Amino acid sequence: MPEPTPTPGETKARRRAGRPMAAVLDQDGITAAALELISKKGYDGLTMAALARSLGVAPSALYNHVSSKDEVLKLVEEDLMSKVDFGGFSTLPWEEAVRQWAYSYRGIFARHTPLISVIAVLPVTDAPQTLAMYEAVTEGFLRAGFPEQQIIPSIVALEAYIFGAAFDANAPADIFDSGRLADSTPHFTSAVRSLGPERNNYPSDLAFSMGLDALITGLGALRV
Amino acid sequence: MPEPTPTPGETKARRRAGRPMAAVLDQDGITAAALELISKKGYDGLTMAALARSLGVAPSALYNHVSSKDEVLKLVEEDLMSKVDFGGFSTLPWEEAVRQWAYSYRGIFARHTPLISVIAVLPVTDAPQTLAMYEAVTEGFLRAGFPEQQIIPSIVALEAYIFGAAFDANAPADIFDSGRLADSTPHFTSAVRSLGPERNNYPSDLAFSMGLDALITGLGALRV
DNA sequence: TGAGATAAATGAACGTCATTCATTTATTGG
DNA sequence: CCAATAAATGAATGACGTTCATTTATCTCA
Repeated sequence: MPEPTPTPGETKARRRAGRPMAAVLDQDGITAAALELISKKGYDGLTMAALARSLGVAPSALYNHVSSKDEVLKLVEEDLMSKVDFGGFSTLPWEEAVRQWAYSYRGIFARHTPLISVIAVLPVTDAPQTLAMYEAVTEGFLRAGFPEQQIIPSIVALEAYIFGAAFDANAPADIFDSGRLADSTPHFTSAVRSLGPERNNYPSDLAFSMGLDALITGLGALRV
Repeated sequence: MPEPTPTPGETKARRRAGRPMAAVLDQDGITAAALELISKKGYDGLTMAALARSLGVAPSALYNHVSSKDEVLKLVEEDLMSKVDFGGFSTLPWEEAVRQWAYSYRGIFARHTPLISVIAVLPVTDAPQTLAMYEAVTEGFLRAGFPEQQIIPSIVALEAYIFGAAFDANAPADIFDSGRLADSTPHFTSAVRSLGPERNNYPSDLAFSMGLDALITGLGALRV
């Protein structure tokens, strides 16, 4: 082992001679600032320039601690993962635990949909918070009696649903307004109207609950 | 009605005097060129400049037919929607029809995940292909015996799952490699390994099939 | 007590985008 | 043939992410 194989997401930390300038920045500070910026200005407002400004620093300074904007997004993602509530898997019946986890997961990422395209494809290697969540969820599935080979596919299926539902949660209330094409889509238009007397009845929450119940029932049947 | 309320996605078409220059461009041509560009260079390669070049035209010329790059994406989306196979809803049993539709839908958008964030939030108003799909699916649900109020939420839930699964389908095979953190996630790591002797066993297809079955069973139970 | 060595921060660049706009070009109806 | 119309052009703009040579601050070691 010539080198301790520096992690991709990790930035240098040598031990030799002569110490550097007092560090104003670090990854935690950058992550926190990014989260605050996102909550105030949204993902459009998250630019390297704005991030630097909020830290009182020049944009180029960020690149001493982060290799790209994409790495900032990964840091934010890991932070969010640590906020997902998977505690139920060690205390509640499996069905309840899944429900609690899924609602928490969706709730958090509904406000961070731009991260989903990153997460869904991001290796969990060296993503400790994400791994911790998977470990807890896996344990919960084992305890509930799932055969080992069914667990990962079940989690993947649930996550797919949760991510999709997170997008949904941001849809405008009138997303299903068929407008002047209503006449050519009578059944659909009627079904939309049946949800309530007025338009503006996008059933994001109801749909999430229904689909989640279906998944829990269907996947739960895989237990031995 | 002073003006026929020009559709947002629609670009001018007046009737007065004097006809314009011979049109080299139109929305259909732009859509086709965009699709070809995407298939060749991916979504990173889809720039207004590249699109214009592939049409033998200056970038600014596109803006006579399209109000923004976002509108190009909407045109592409509509085109893709027309390729989703919902034919089973008029010929097959409900379960089979849903399965066929879901596989087709996922297959198409797995190669167009950057569109998902757009679609999931895009009003269907004046999206004829999308509406046609919803109408056919709704009819299928009615024919299968679903109460009207359950139909839209069921479709929304299925779509959420399909979109999430489309992201999944692009995940690298080693996405679940826990690397050097494997020791701290024994159950998860073991569950991953149980999928096959080697790593590289991301169960995207298996997971999709399992979750879809669960949804079909669970939602199917809502029929009267 | 300096003299490197080290890393952090700076500011000025670059290249890539989407988009705008004044202008020119082509077409056609009156 | 003129006036009107819309399409296409090319130059310009303003974000944005990122790079790089340089400067600044700090610590270790001689």
